[in-house]
Order: sequence, then C-alpha cells, then structure tokens
Amino acid sequence: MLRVNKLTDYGSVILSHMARNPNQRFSATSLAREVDLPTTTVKKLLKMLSKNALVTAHRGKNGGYCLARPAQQISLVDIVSAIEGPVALTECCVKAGICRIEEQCNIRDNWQNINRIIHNRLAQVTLAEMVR
Amino acid sequence: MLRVNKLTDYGSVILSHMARNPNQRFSATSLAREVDLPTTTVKKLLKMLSKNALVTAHRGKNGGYCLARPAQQISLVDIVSAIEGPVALTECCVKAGICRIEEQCNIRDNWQNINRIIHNRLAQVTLAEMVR
DNA sequence: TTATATAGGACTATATTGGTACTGTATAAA
DNA sequence: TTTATACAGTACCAATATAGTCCTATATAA
Repeated sequence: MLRVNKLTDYGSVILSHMARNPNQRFSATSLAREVDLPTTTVKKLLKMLSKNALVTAHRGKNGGYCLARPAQQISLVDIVSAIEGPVALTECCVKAGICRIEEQCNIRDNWQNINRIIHNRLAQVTLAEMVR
Repeated sequence: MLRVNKLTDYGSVILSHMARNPNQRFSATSLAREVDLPTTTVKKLLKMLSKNALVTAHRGKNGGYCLARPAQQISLVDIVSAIEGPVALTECCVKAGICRIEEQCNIRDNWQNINRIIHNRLAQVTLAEMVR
C-alpha cells in the first residue's frame, strides 16, 4: 500500500487551511481546534514545517504561525519532504551504496526514473491549487 | 520518505530476473541464489506473487515458478499491489469512511487525483521495459 | 512582570515490516 | 508405490518506524 504518512496527510490539511487565510496568524491550539486534530500532534507538525521553512513562527503573546511564502510556491513535494524526508521509492534513490544488492541489481535505473517522475508530479501540485 | 517496501523492491528484482529467461522454470532456492537474497524471503515473495497470479507455481520434483503472463503484460502497479496492497497515498484513497477527519477535509479530491496519476504512471511501466 | 506561544527534547505505545520456522500437500521419477 | 523435491499455508518473532505525549526552556507582547 504505497502511501504517505498520516502526519504528511495532516500536514497538507493544516497548510491548506492556512492557505485559505493567508494573512492570518494561527496559534497551534486554535489551528488544532479548527482542523479537528490533537493539539500535541499539530504542535509537532508545525515545528517540523517551521524547521523546514514552510511556515514562519512568531513567539510570545499573539504569536503563532503563518505560511512562509505564497501558497503557489509551496508544492506537495515540499510538504512530503518536510515531514517524511525526501521522496525515494527505493533505497537506491536515496543514495548510492546503501542497498545491499546494488551490485547485482539491473533495474536500478528504472526505479530511479519512476522516482523522478513521481517527484516531478508532486512538485507540480501547489497549495494554491489544492485550495482553489 | 515516500517509498515502496523493501519486499516490493525485491519482488521487482525477482520478476525482472525471471523475465530475462521467460521459458525457464525457477525454484525458489535457485532463484534466491541467483538474485542473492535470503531463501526464506524469496519463498515468501513468490507465494505472494503466485497468490496474485503474477507467477504460476508448479509443485513436486522439477517444479518451480514462471511468469504467469508475458512480461509486457506485467506492470509495476501489479507488483506493488501484489506485495503491499493497493496504491493509496492517503486513507481516503483506500475507501470512504475510514479517515476520521473526512468530514472537515476539503482537499480529499486533490489527494485522490494525485493518487490516480501516480497509479497510472506505475501502470505504464512494464516488466518488459524494465528488462529491455 | 506575567501570560502566552513556540523550540527542543526525550519518551512511550502501537503498528508495520522483514525475516523465520513448521506442518501439510502435490508431483515427478526411481 | 515409495521417496525426494518443491510449493502452500500459517503462525511467529525481532527490529524498526510511526503516532502521539510530556516536560523544560526561551522568546515576546502587553
């Protein structure tokens, strides 16, 4: 069952919610209430997104998060990568020399090709489109 | 890190090895030796592939496995589905009513769309092409 | 100064994955 | 008919990954 993490899924929900109100600043707590997810989970996600520069954080009273750049400049690859690391269908897509059968493998190129295709596809879908 | 199972990866290696010698019958043991993977794992995989009608099994002495149909009629979706179940990037792609935020979710269509695209893409790549 | 809100961790429970082991059944060949 | 071979089915275990929680520290607006 080829799938993205639950957290990635949640992340896309959170970000698209934010994209609908681009000028608003959201606290983790209020955001959690609005998208109906556990506060702790939302907090964790926002930290990850902040660390990967998809949202900018503001501390202190009246603080909160907002999108780090316009919604049309945030793609699904950005979200997936931020939360679960790079898109790499197989081990050999991450880095050479990890997979133990790399030597005998004669279909490596194929997987890397497909990986590239899927990657590009995900890069073409932006938050702006998802919200539209 | 969006990726397929290690087992799926191995499965594709095994099948492509078989595709190179279409008329040969491979025992699990010899196949394991040839692709350099643990016998038990290869056995497990072949059972899965057999149950999903990607290979046909022959019992008894001189038995073994061979591709159930021509290599150009076996695609990567077939392999992925056989080993790790249907391609379903998010819960809502599997079946309606599973995801707990389905009600409030307003990006469901988007994910289902992307899922379809990736699915089709994987369906376009056949074993025959991988071996070529 | 204080209340609020994020930062950074460590941590736990659960689920999934990769791999193993064992028992049963079919079949070709001696 | 016997026997060795090879797949079928299933239960199991260990390791890893995931989802979710909690606690302490730090920044900031009022």
